[in-house]
Amino acid sequence: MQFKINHRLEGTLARTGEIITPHGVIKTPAFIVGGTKATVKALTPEQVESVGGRAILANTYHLLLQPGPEIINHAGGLGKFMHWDKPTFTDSGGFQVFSLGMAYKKGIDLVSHSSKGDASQAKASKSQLAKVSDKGVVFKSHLNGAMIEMTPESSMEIQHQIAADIHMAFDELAAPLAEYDYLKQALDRTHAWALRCLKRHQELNQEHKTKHEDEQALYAVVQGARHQELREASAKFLGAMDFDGFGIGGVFEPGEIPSVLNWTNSILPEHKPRHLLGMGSQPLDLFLGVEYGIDTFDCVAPTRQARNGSIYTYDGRINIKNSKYKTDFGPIDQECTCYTCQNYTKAYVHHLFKADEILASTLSSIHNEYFVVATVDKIRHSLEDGSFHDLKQSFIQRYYANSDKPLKIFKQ
RNA sequence: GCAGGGAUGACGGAGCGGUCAAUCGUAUCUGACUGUAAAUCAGACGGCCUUGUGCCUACGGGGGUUCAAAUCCCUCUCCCUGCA
Repeated sequence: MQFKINHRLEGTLARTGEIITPHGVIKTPAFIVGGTKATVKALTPEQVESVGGRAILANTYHLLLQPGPEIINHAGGLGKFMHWDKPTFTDSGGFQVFSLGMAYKKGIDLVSHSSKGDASQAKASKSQLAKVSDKGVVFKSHLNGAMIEMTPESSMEIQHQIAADIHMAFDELAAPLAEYDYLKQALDRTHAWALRCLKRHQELNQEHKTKHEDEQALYAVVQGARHQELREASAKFLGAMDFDGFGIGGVFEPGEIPSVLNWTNSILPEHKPRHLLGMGSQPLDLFLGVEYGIDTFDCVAPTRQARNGSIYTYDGRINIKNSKYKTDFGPIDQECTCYTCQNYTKAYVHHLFKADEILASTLSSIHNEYFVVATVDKIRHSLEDGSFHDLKQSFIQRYYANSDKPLKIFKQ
């Protein structure tokens, strides 16, 4: 994998560039499409492509449980297996340390809104499905309850079997509101794991070389929650090592983006790509991410929300299931050029949802994924022609005009 | 005609003297969703308001027993099942 930078935007950390992988080039900034279980839910690869998707990100934990990495390897790797010949990423399973561990059955409440720093909340819940130690993580499979151990080494081995172009180091994502001491401990562990990942990764790449197979790339994952000193230490530590790029994890809200990315991306080596893990459910995430130096995003929200009837428009998000759309025979968005908006009405998509038809998921996923991918593409073009700030201003203002959710971050 | 069984909120269907404006499911309405345990989850769902251990109207119609009835009795209407 190679990365080259083409343009920079003066006064910001933003840049355009190209990630060159054995399966093609990703022009950055770019939105990477979520394909957790070797499928972008409700979409065929052709549809993903038609929506502008240039790369997908699958998940090591999920593919380990089902169908198992040996099957994917046997198929010729992730891309072959799922009929996707473009670039691929795998996440390491690090997020599941959090979502099946601390956050299990607690969700986002654990990480964002209780400003009191409720440390007791961040303590392990009894029923959680993941337990962390220095060695690695023991997961209780959500499919059949089997105990599964994942270590930095095994995550690498599994990822090499899955054989995506770009891998993530196995990290521990701790709850942002956990006590400082715990966050420090988790960060040290993440760093130690990163070293182990890198070592095992290099060994495995050596084996590929002797078999004349493609080399695979590895990103480290920067953590440190909302603490400047931890973020900076993480960027410094990981930035000094021989990774191909960096994931930035543990960011949960757009409000955190400017500070966290500023701390992190000012330190990370400039010539390596940066991926903001899991952020991108709203335009603000994307604009801020790029402004503060992000090259690629991934986020499951566009497709998940699509399946649940929550759909993007340039004037904000709507719930297509609302009864007011029953007889609305216009497209979801007048200006959108996606397949869904070109050919279907709100009333029809509304009906598909009410009737519980699977096409509802497909049409709305096409639209939502197109929306975010196209938004990042527009941002990229705006960096090239210098119109970034104007685009950000007009896009954000319009999108949130009717929202009761304040844009504190943007207006600050 | 005789003998049984039944009629409950938009629908299905619990409840069978007080804790019942009535379990539950569906439908309906609304909200949430950010490295996917998610085609999931949550709330509302008789009316009114001064939102309260508040007031009305309600479990086919009418009448009764009781301090108290969706729940017991009588009667009417309609439905189902046997036997003539």
